[in-house]
Amino acid sequence: MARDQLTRDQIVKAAIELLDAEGLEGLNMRDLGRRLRSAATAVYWHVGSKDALIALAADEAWHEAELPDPAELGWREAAYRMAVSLHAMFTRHPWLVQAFGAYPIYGPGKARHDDHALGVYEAGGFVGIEADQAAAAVFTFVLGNALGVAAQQAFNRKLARDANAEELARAHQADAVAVAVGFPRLRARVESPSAEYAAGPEGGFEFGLRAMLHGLESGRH
Amino acid sequence: MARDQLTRDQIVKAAIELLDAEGLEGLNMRDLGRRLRSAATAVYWHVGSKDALIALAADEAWHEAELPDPAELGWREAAYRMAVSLHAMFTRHPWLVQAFGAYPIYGPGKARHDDHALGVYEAGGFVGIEADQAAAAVFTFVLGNALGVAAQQAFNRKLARDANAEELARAHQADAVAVAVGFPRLRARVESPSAEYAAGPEGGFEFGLRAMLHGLESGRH
DNA sequence: GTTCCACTTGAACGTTGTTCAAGTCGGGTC
DNA sequence: GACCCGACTTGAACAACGTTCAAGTGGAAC
Repeated sequence: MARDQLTRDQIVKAAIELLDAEGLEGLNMRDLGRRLRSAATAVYWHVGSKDALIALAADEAWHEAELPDPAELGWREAAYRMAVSLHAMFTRHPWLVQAFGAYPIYGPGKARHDDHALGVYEAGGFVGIEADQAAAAVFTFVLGNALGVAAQQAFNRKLARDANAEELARAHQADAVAVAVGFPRLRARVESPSAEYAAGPEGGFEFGLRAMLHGLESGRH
Repeated sequence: MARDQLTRDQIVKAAIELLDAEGLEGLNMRDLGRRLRSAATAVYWHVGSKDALIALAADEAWHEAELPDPAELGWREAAYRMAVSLHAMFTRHPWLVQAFGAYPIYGPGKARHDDHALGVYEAGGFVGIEADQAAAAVFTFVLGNALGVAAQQAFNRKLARDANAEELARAHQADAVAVAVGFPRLRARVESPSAEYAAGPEGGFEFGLRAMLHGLESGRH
């Protein structure tokens, strides 16, 4: 064994750190090699391709999601906490959501999560495919919300990288307002932004999640 | 005016056709130029950058979404049809969903849609920020579902491009089963796939959408 | 007919993912 | 201890990509 040996786990860990810091399009094999103190091409002996590496990193991140016990908390509280925990994980790793739309990501990490989710909804009285659909509905909502978060973070990074960031941001903001003015309801919100909007889009996640869980509960057979 | 003149609209239209056919990562400026019967670099006089072009194409696509009238149909049916129409649009243009996670996409097309959505939910009795949150919740669910569709289509395209596609697909399938076997509930579904699962993930969209709308209706103040 | 400028072109640059022949080096065998 | 094999690394190189730029081209205005 040579002194400076690479491991697949080391590579995946370094990739996750780089992805968190630089975003999905910020990851490249040369920087990854630099961080690992080896040639960029050495990675290819262990991993196959960049896409495969991203799939590995994504599935690894899935293990961060918590799996609350429905027997202890009740199915609805367990489902709620699962969704919140998943949402937090996506927010920590926004590249994962973007990758989700480009590569099929399915491995032990996601399987572990899916299996537990099915257990939660079956504990809630959802039978057969209804458990699948209920779990998928909540997961889908969390994913959609996370995609919005990812977009925002990607935009912020793009601004940070650019030199004259502030000017760009201001121009973009001005554009948004100019567009909104053409539509009555959007204009009302732009012109007199009441205090209740200050919470930002964060509040919308709780709202939608509770509505979804409530709708599932009363639609159950 | 020279005979072979480019227009921004022509460029955007050609870009959408290419994106629909080849996917987000299948679009490149040289192919776009070829389709427009001009040099690839001619596009840059009209558009600025590839990212800006994608943003233009995305906003253009938004106009395909239908805006049903809540006064005529009732708010809930209008909301339902809006969501279904939006979902169909995302399915026709899966690249849009992927782009949504990478660039901030906001223009007249999306503004028109958002404004109408607010109108629908206000007609349903949602006041102030609740209308925003209700609209955002349904939109988020549709977006998340569309992301799954986009992933599937991207994967299919990747398989189609590769030479030994069938073998790859089979290997991937085998991997998925091998992973699932390690988890009790997933294993049950893999081992005895009852007929009710045949509908595929399509059925899940209706199910989740109805649950969300129901939950919103009963949570309204 | 001359000038002008909106628009196009082809060559070129830097960055990216990936391949490949050539190397290095530790551990097992005689 | 000499040898060698195979796991692992390296640097050079390739093709494809987005983008820039100096050099054009050709219709419209005077």
